[in-house]
This record gives sequence, structure tokens and C-alpha cells, in this order.
Amino acid sequence: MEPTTTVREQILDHAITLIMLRGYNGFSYRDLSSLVGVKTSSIHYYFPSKDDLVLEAVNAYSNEVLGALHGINASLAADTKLSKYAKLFGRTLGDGNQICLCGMLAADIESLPDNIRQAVQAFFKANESWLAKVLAQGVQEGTLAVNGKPENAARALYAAFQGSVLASRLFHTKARLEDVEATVRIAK
Amino acid sequence: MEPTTTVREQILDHAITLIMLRGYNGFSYRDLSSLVGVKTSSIHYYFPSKDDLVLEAVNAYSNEVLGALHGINASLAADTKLSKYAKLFGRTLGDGNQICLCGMLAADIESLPDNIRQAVQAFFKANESWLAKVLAQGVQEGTLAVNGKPENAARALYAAFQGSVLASRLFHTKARLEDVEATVRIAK
DNA sequence: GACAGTCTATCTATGAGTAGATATAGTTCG
DNA sequence: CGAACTATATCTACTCATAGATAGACTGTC
Repeated sequence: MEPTTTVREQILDHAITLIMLRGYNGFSYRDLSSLVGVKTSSIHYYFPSKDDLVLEAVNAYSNEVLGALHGINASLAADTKLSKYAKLFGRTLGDGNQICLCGMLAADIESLPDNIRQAVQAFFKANESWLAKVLAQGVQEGTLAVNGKPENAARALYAAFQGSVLASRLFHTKARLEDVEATVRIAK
Repeated sequence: MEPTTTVREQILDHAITLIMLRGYNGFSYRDLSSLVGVKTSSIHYYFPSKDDLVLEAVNAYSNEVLGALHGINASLAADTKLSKYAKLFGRTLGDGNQICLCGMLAADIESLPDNIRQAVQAFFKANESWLAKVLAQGVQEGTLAVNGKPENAARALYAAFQGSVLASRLFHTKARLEDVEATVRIAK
């Protein structure tokens, strides 16, 4: 009675996991083959080239994460929203040492075609503009400390989140994510 | 009359460049072979395994960068030091789209042996503690805005720098590095 | 003649990707 | 109805290129 996931979905799921763990150049069709239990040729049937697979992985991941972002209740206080965001960011760290798929692909970007670069850029921009709104709200509510324009601060904050998951995994700790949140939160 | 660099040094230099561009899994002995003009077997003569090569690359890079950090005049104002630091960070972005070698290897960390992880960790810690001192100085001088303890803020700031070079390369702009600096600088 | 440094030649494993067979499930039409 | 056809999904078997790594021969120099 297990939830019937198609082979295609399984391939995509495992691809996402592997990219978050080892990056574009760090996984192969062979890896997927042994994880899903079908031959590599079957994977090529669904995803003709590796780039096709990665592009779909970005889109699927992006939809999921941006969906979760959209699901954060708009009527919450800004600092509460930020906490939820930080938790979202660190979610994959605990089980499996995975970092944000798009952060990973940003590191691998020089090995990737332009359509994937654009998809990753879009993900970055979506996060930055969401954060910019939260920061602006936090300024109004007096719960978040923002130096300069919210748009600029949001880009820096997003970079800090991306960098901190990198460092968190490097040091096997989640503390660095909290450090980032603390830089903008105003103590009560 | 070119400066006589040994083959060994050339290999190491190109390895560093390639790692900063494409990461651990994104370059090969063959790439180095064609760049330096010796056979791959000669590279194995100097660096028996790829991991040996990468470890030496981290050490060489680390010495160079930390040397440059140490070279920043201790008597400067904190905000001036921070500007120099940001410039240092973005130096390799313009020519060649390279990001910090240790930031790159942090992304690839799950493919790397433990001795390299430790070397990368050491580099991170050195940067963070240097930044912590600068932030503490900036608080005293009233030129930098720090929320919370300098140690925590320094970790978050360093993460922001790492994340911002990632984003800068992704978007082909250096603006994101400046956004980071702006979050702690107090406008005159 | 020992040794550092480089080469040729080769190995074994893995990389993405392709060709073509097969099996099964619909679908169409006489 | 049932034969012919088509689409989907999978496999076996392969290609060609690349990966890191090794063995052993050669060459110059101290």
C-alpha cells in the first residue's frame, strides 16, 4: 500500500538529493540506476541528457520551495516569518547533509548551460524579493534591524543564508544558520 | 626572461584556478596536462593522487590569502579594513569567474577526504576570527553596525561574503559583494 | 652511475549516450 | 470479435571518450 511513485518521479527525487549532496559533477546516471533499480538507458528514456534532468530538477525543487515560501502565513510578524524561513533552509541539513540545490548549482554554474543558469537565477531572485518584503515589514514593526535599503539587505541576507548552510555542513553544525538570523533580529 | 616557475608550481597554480572555476569534480589531470604542457603521468609524479593535489592547493591558497589578510595594516580604521577585505574576496571574480577556493570546496565537501575538510575548516575559522576582530574594532570606533556578539556576527558576515561571490558569479555582477559590506557599514 | 624528471604505453573503471530487441497494454478498424 | 497497429516502458549490449593511476623506459645532469 505504499504510495505509488512513478519511476520518473523516483529518478527526479534521487537526482535532487544527489545534486544537493554532491553537485552536478558529483553524481552519475549509474548512481541513479542503482538507487531506483532501473538501467541507465531507462533513465535516458525519461531524461535524454543529464542537462535535461538537472533542469527538471531545478524546476521541481524551485516549485516545492517557493510553494513552501508562499505557504508561510502572510499575516505573521516579520521576525516569525524569518524564523520559519531559516528553518526551511536548514531542513535538509540534518538528514543527509544536503544543502540548497540552487546554492549547489551556483557553485557548479560554470559547468552548466545557460538555461539552467537562468532557472537558478530566477530562484535566487524569488528568494531575495520575498526576503526584501519581510525585511521591510520588520522595519515597520520594529522587530528587524536593517541597514540601508531592504532590497540590498535582502540580497546580502540571502547570500548569508546560502553561505551559512555551506559552513554548517562543513562543520557538522546548524549553529551557523542561527548566527545569520541573529544578525537581523532585534532582541526583545 | 620570464620568471622561472617550476613545473610543480605551474601545476599547482592551474589546479587552484580550475578548482575555483569548476570545483573538485569539474577538472581532471588531463586539463592540467594540456595547460602546463606535460603528460598526466608527470603530474602524478608530483602529486600521486588527486586528493594530494587538492590538499596542497588548499594549503597554498590558504597561505596566500591569509598572508594578504595579515598584510592589511593593523592600524587602519575598521571600515577601511573591511573594504580591503571585500576587495580581496572579489579579486578573482573579474578575471576568470573564479570564486574562493575554500568556498568551492565547501560545496564539494561530501566528495572529499577528512584531511581536506579539516584544512578548509581551518581556513574558514581564520577568516571568521579575523573578521570578528575587525567587527569589534568597528563597534568601538562607531563605524560598523554589529548586532549581537562579534564572534557570531563574524560567522554570519563571512557566510554572506561566501554566498555573495557565488551570487555575483551567477549574475555576472560584483554588486552583491557591495551589498554585504553595506549591511555592516554605518553611513557617514 | 645514481637520480630527478619526463615520457610512452597501458590498465581498469566509469562517464554519457545510443541502437535495437522485447514485453505489455491500449487502440483502431475490418 | 479479433487482427493489426501504436505507444509506453524497460532491457541487453554496445560505443566512444574520459577518469585516475601505474609500470617501465629514456634522458640529461651532477
